[in-house]
Amino acid sequence: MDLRISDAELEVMEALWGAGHPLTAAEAADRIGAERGWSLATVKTMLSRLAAKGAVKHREDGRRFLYSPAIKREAYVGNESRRFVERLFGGRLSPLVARLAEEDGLDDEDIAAIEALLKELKS
Amino acid sequence: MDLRISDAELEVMEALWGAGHPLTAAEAADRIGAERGWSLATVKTMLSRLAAKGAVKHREDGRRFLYSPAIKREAYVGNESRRFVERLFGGRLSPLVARLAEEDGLDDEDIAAIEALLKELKS
DNA sequence: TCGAATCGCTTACAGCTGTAATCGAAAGGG
DNA sequence: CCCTTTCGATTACAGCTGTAAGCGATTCGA
Repeated sequence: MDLRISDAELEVMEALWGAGHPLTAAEAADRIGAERGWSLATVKTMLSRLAAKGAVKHREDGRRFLYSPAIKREAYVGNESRRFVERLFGGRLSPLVARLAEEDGLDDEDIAAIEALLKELKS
Repeated sequence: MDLRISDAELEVMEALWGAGHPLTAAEAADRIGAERGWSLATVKTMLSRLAAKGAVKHREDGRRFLYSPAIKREAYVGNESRRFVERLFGGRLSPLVARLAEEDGLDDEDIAAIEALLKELKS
């Protein structure tokens, strides 16, 4: 369950996660094309690669495929987060918070949300 | 100032940051070799690539080079952190905290450290 | 002085990434 | 029935990554 997904592939995963229902390649491309300006061919390549590595699955619908995520966004994101914090901060989150705070990467709303989370955790 | 450094290259950067003084290729390899089991040749390749992309600089010392970081760890780490939070959490840190909390990625000590940081921030 | 060790540089090579074009098969429109 | 569109699959190709080996030059030890 330790899938590596590249930046471009992630874009496609986000489209699938965001749709909430299976998509054809063309539909996925529509959802992405605007932002990224990719050709349909590129989206198809991404879908093939994602299918090959088990990140999406597809069901046949006549001659085409309906693609849906094979992994949950939370699972993927949790994995990547742990990996990231491990790689740069020795597995501790606090130095990451410190670094972002020091560079003004946090606004008041975000800070309040984190405090609320932590308070919740301790109860 | 938007350097991409690969995993293997980062290992070498950590050795240089950790040393606190310039290192020869052989010294860097010594500091890394144990963990990673790389050959000297591999470390040399990493140093060349890092030099080519401006992440390390080198001074000649007779026939060899003394390598030192050309960027500060905090700067690099801050950049990567912002990029990461942007990529997966829309630029907000709180959902990352939530995710890690939900998977037991936080221990009490880490939580306390974060709370202290945030309290500091508001003063 | 002469061979061994060491230096940085160049080359190697497979796998991953970004970004498609092309192809043969099938389906759908007229 | 044929032409165009559309599908997934295959192929392309350069740049990055991980992991070195080899090379010519230099230096160092005997």
